[in-house]
Amino acid sequence: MKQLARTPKQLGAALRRRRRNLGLRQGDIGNMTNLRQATISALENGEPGTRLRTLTHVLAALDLELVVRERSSGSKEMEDLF
Amino acid sequence: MKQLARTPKQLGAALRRRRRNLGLRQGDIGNMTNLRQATISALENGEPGTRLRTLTHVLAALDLELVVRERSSGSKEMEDLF
DNA sequence: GGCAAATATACTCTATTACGTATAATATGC
DNA sequence: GCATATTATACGTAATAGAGTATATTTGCC
Repeated sequence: MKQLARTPKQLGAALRRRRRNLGLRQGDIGNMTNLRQATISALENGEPGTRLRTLTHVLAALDLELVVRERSSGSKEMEDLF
Repeated sequence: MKQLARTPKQLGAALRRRRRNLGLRQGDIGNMTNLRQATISALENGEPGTRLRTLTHVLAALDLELVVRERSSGSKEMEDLF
């Protein structure tokens, strides 16, 4: 499961998909991270003002990580398909 | 160039590396994104309060993108086993 | 060392997150 | 359709990012 994310909205959508795959509610993530359910909601809905601290805590709770890579899809990225 | 980023610090380090590879200064990124040089500095130094909006603008300026993946996703060493 | 370029830090101000708490709106199951 | 679970939104408050501007500090080169 690899999700491209160039915008807060895409990032939030990826987090929501992952959370649902794990069968968790926003409140569960809130408890795991000491964030409010409302804050998780905002993050998943792509609020661009969300802070990195919030994002990284939620990523950890969901057992996710980020990879930073170039946008240009060269031969290296193509290799990942095979 | 693919860089793992689980924390704001790792994220900032990846951005700094990329910027230097492109031969750009913090001020250049600031001009491209309408952010202050001081803001770029904070982001690269891993300030966890930085906002997603700031991050995504800088990613775009650097022609970078994020990939969200599971942490259990194989490291390079793991991939070698298959 | 000394100079110039680049980066980090400082100050005031405004805007906004995230908080606690609560409730409205929306899905989901029976 | 109804009850319930889940998510979105609201309100007041505290904390803080990022702006503008400016200066200190570090880095790199001679």
